[in-house]
Amino acid sequence: MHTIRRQTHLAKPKGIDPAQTTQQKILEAAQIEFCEKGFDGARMQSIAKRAGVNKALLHYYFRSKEMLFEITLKRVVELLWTKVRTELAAHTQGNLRALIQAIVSAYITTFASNPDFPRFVIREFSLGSPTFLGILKEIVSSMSIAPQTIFSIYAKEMKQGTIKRMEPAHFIMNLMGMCAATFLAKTVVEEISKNSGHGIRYNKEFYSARIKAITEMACDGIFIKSK
Amino acid sequence: MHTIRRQTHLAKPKGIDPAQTTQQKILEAAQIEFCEKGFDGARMQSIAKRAGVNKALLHYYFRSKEMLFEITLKRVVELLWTKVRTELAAHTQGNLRALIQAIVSAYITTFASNPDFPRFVIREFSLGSPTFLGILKEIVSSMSIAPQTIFSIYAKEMKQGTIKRMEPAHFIMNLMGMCAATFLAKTVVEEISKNSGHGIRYNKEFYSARIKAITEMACDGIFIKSK
DNA sequence: TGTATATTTAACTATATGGTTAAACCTATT
DNA sequence: AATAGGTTTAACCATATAGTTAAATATACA
Repeated sequence: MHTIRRQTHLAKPKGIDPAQTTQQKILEAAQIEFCEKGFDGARMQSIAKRAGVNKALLHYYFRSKEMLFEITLKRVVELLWTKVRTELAAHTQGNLRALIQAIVSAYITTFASNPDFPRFVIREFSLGSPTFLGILKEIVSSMSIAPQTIFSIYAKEMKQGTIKRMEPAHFIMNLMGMCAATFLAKTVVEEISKNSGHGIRYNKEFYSARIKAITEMACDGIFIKSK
Repeated sequence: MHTIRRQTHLAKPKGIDPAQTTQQKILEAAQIEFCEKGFDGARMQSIAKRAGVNKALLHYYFRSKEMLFEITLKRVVELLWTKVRTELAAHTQGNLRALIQAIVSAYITTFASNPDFPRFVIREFSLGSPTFLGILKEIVSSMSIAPQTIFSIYAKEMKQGTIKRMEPAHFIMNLMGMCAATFLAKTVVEEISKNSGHGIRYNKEFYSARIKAITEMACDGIFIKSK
């Protein structure tokens, strides 16, 4: 495996910062392209065009399509993870209900503000590509704040008898699934909305409603509790 | 749009059924290839090889890659839909809880017995390709048994005050999401299982547990009800 | 200013891929 | 056996695509 060629004694091509370095331009273009079309559908030429640079530069900086993809994926996942962590950090104390809402809120708002990411990440997640698994492993091991937080609070409450016995794995899967479904369904829902006038719009109100609906279902389900 | 060339006065190439007709062999091969690699990743040559036929035959029978894909997608979705419908048919009466379990069970078992389908369908679902939307529209309009059943029972119970006010759209999204997550996470979960010995295996027991966990969360959430 | 190093470009290569074609091959009917 | 029509094949084509290269250009430093 070769390493990527980088500037050594030159930080920037010009004395003054030209808004963006070539590498950054390429990475941003690659991100858009890969998010939109996936690895197989993405074209190096198209990425170069988006970045406004010569195609050879992609290879100069990132050697191959695979490597460019790997770096892009890493960037996206880490960006997402950082955002989620930040949002979670504010909610590590308090009860399980508050924590669940914090997780859901973090997940939804983060994905909502990066509309290209969900499909990209979910696709890689479902494919389980080695690259993705590697990144995931790093994240899980290095900054395992969120999982630990969740599991410990969850275990505590389960011991106290406040909540039902449910495998944490199922709990996480359910929670993640409900969040992910929001974005997986987006295209279809918007298409249906366009034709039949039932009118779901992916706006702030909808995302709030989504957070509420997910939190409620996770905590209480749909049936009214008989007091 | 051209129509696909078909046998007219010859039903089968040979008098005796040679196990499978060429078209069928191609379709099955295409299904495997498209499920595994998606549209962009799939190769006509590879499909031909899998089917054990000459590449030109794919074009002879299905004209283009796009058309072969369209037909494959249609087949898969319709097969899934038929299965789900069949499983649902047995549970159209009874209360909402039973219905929910039936839906979840149908979804999980159907996907579980066709391990290649979930990723394929979910990918198309999330992409919202015109082909997929077309198929979906057909299904929804022509055989709208399930949605109607769900919505009517749901509305009835909501009116009776048995269940909370929740937009049916959110309810469906949550339910579908929890089911889909099962298969989206598969590769990752199995990979993690391999390394850490926590040991989730995608077998019958797991799927049963999944159905139970999803149904319970949908109906009652995780908190114990105070009677 | 001159030199070394980094950056960028246009032109090129090798290959893979979707698609075509004309001829050969069956199979049923006459 | 001859004919006709669907079926199958090998060889072929045009194009797109990832990747390369050698030359040109900019930049920092001496």
